[in-house]
Amino acid sequence: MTERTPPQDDEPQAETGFGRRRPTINDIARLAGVSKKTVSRVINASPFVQQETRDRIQQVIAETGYVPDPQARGLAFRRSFLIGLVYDNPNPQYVVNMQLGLLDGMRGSGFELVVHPCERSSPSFLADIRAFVERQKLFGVVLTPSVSEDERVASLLEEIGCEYVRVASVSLDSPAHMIVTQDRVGGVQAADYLVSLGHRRMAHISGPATFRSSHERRGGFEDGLAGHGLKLEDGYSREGAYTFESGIEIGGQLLALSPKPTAIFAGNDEMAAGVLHAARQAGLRVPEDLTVVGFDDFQIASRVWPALTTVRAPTREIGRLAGERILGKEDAKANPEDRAPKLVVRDSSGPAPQT
Amino acid sequence: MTERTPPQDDEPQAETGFGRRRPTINDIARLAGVSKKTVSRVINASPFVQQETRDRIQQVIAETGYVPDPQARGLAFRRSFLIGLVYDNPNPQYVVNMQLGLLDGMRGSGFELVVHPCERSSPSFLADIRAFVERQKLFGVVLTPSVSEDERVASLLEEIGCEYVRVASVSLDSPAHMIVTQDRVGGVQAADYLVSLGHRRMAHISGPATFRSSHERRGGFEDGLAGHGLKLEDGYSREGAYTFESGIEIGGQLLALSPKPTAIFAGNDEMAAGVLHAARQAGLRVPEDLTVVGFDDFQIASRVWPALTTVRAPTREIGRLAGERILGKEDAKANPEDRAPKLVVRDSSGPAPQT
DNA sequence: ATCCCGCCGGACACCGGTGTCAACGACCCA
DNA sequence: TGGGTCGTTGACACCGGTGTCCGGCGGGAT
Repeated sequence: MTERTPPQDDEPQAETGFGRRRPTINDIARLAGVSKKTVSRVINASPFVQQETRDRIQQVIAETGYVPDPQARGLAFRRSFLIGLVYDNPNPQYVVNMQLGLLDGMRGSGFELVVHPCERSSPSFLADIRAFVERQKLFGVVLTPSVSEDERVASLLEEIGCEYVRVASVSLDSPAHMIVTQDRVGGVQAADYLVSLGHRRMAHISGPATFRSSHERRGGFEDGLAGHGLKLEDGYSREGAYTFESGIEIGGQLLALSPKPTAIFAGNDEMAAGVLHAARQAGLRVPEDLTVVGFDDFQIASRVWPALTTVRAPTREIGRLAGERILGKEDAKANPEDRAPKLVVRDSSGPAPQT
Repeated sequence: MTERTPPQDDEPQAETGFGRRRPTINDIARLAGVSKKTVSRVINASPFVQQETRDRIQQVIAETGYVPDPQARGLAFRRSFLIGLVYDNPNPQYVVNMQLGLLDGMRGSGFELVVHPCERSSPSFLADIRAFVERQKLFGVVLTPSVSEDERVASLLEEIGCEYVRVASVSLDSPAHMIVTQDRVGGVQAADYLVSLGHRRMAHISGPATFRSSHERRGGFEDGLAGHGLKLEDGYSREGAYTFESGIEIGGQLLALSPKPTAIFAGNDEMAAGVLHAARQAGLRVPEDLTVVGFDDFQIASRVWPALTTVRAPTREIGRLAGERILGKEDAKANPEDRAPKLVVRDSSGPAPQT
């Protein structure tokens, strides 16, 4: 047991009659010489308060450092000041970036973030979410893939009457409920880039069909290729699971094809890292013999060797937008460019080998 | 806008007079023919209720699916049913594993987890934490490194009267407040293993001095070496920053030494991954020319090539313990073995090269 | 039979806010 | 001058629980 610095009153409060207790709305009312209801009006920015009264109350609030109790307020409002993050994406980097983004968007609002990972395949999946939302009387919920793509969850929240925002790669709902990521654009960028390097025989490993982003990323890639008169040949586009292991496996399959692809675009960095392993097992050099491109630009992309060329998905930005949206303080001057994926060229990509 | 399945009442409630509204304690009292206070006694397991009365109330509760409102309960208790996770560790994998562990430990308790990343160097660091804890009237707080090692935070929570648990690699507080990770043991394991492979000239990259775990992991490694009559020569032990980049940099420095170490033990996987890059830049093969061992066994360890031999830190287990501890439901039969680090041998380690 | 005590249950205030509605003064119009 | 409207404020009930305290009841001691 270590010595502790003694507790110091860093804010020696004026003697206001409530001692060290946190001030309540009653204290403020008494000190300002008004009823608690009027204080409540000031807190809630009701227009029906005289400027003079308002100023007096606000000064007392500032002097005492009063902050209304979210629990009591929530009880009266029949709604808490908590935002739920409901997710089932197993990628830690995604989860953390999303959380950080949400907190960015919620900063200074007085709301707090409650995390709620879930299992979409669980029999109690919907009941769990319902219990979570109803019990906590959540102010709002942010859904990320793949739960965000489940219509049952949206209906449930609609029914309960809980605000919600769905982060997904396509619009599935009224625009007010959607934050749409531009995965398709990222796919196009990958295609354009690979073609510009001279690649013609390319392959793709998509994420699982249960994620919309899998289709969007692949679709964008195909669109991009089509723009150059190219396409993915039969057998050169396969479904993975967004996991490292599936990247190894499917990567190995693709590299066993004849003729081999000169470039593989993976639906995320995890699978791209798997492809690097598969290439090594197949005795291929990256990028001399094989170009590998990932998607997301999570930390792993720069940790593997060679460092991955990848499409950066602005997850944290998206999270910030979701946070602002759910609190209704979305910045009108927000630049949609910020939400666009961006190609990051590193060392796993190079000119198509001469054959 | 997509079609939605219509809302279905999956739990057609008996006509109890409160309609679709969630039942409150008053409904239960009325239905059971008792006062709300008696219902409250049952909820809180007060002994002063006759078995017969208790049974009747519990049956009504079960029939109606009543769950007390945490906000109202919290208001009366002057304490919420929220657990805060306060952290400043930037490693996403650590954060997510810790969260999952905490949720494991909290499952079924009715408590929720509120995440609160923070910046220890911020001037408002302590004020932020105070505001967070006091405003939300948190039931408890879990602190993880390096905030957990800050005595000021512990004092603050003590002063506020908020339950807290500190996760750290050494005991810094009364045992009730500590979950001690066994980082030192892991360091010893690394040393024993490397010595068993025949390594004699080894180097270490520690984490930053601001993390206790840095000292523990290095200390354990030195202890282990000492057990075999070995030690880290001057200049063969250097301080990194627990980051990939610092691993590259310090790894490069160590590999420029003469004579070169035959094995490098890094304080975490991130830095070990950096060492792999440095080795490649120096034209060294791993593990033939150089053995690299990491610590943590996060995902990156198996993604890099060659896959890292590392010491697995049971972060999720630790989180579960912290969750149980703070709710006072710690499992007495918990096996302390579960908390021990464990060496995971992969491909980045091999016999010391013959020189 | 009376008193006392322990067990059990209820009435009431309270936690810290908000909703409803009525009162009040100033002002305007007739 | 009387009556209506508007802007401003407060009294009071209420949100859904818990703490305090007190009363009724049955049983054993006196």
